[in-house]
Amino acid sequence: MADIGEQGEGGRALTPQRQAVLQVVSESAEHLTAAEIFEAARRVLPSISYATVYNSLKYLKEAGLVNEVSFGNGASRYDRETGRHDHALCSRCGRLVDFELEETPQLMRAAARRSRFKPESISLTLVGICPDCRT
Amino acid sequence: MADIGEQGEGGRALTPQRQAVLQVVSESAEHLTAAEIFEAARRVLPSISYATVYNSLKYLKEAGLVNEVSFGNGASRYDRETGRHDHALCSRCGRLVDFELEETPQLMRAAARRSRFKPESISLTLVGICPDCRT
DNA sequence: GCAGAATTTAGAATTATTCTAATTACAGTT
DNA sequence: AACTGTAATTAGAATAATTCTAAATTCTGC
Repeated sequence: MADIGEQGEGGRALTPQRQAVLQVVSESAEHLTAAEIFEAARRVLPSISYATVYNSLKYLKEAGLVNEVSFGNGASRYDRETGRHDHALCSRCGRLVDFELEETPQLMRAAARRSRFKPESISLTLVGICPDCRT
Repeated sequence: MADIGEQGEGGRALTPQRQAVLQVVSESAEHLTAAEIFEAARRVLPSISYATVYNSLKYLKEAGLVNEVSFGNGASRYDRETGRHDHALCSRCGRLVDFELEETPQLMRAAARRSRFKPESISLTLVGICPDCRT
């Protein structure tokens, strides 16, 4: 996994299309949708297709270079922040903010104990009103 | 909110259609999709339409009688369990299990402090391997 | 019984995502 | 430097989930 840069066993790793998608996600501080990424990527590489954006995102996600975030409504969003982190979602304006909670390792262990699952990851989203919306 | 049973100000509250949807969700221990609810509800009320299932679910959700759960993939699922609780999702078979974590109130406060959001709710999902899939 | 409001219905429309089949681009040979 | 097999890309169709629309229906309150 993650032999980005080397061309591994047969696969072409970081193709121009995948590079374009990665560049778009990496250069944005926002959490972009696939549609937004497609729009931006075609400015870099006009021939790129929608399917390739999805394929590239999937590839980059597996390589650990981008992160997918989604909550019930609408489309998935993609994020350059690949380390473990938590999200806060504003119920008024929809803004999505990253933050870090130190207690997540213990939390994951507690959740695994209660649910009897072998833990792999944990996701935590706070829904509330963001500082801006409180005026 | 929640003037179920009384017909409040103009609205018709618990119509037969809404009752059928509520019944379907209440009688299942599973987390059903809208499609599954539609199938089951039309056995009770053959004339019910897809749109009404969605409208009813929205209504019942606002009234606090059912709960919506969703994670990236596929369709939202609806749950009779309306109290706050957490979820564990099996990454192998897709099974979704409810569980309860006592530390969530403190967790919500900690997340609010870190993110500077006014907290409304918090959702926590453990992804891992369920007991059955570990064979 | 009638007016007005809310609800339901059926199907069209929209949105997000995946699939398909044909084409193109490599990488590793010779 | 042509050849072969694999992987990736493209365009557009297909699918899935959900929302919207317009007309018909059902209530509630007078």
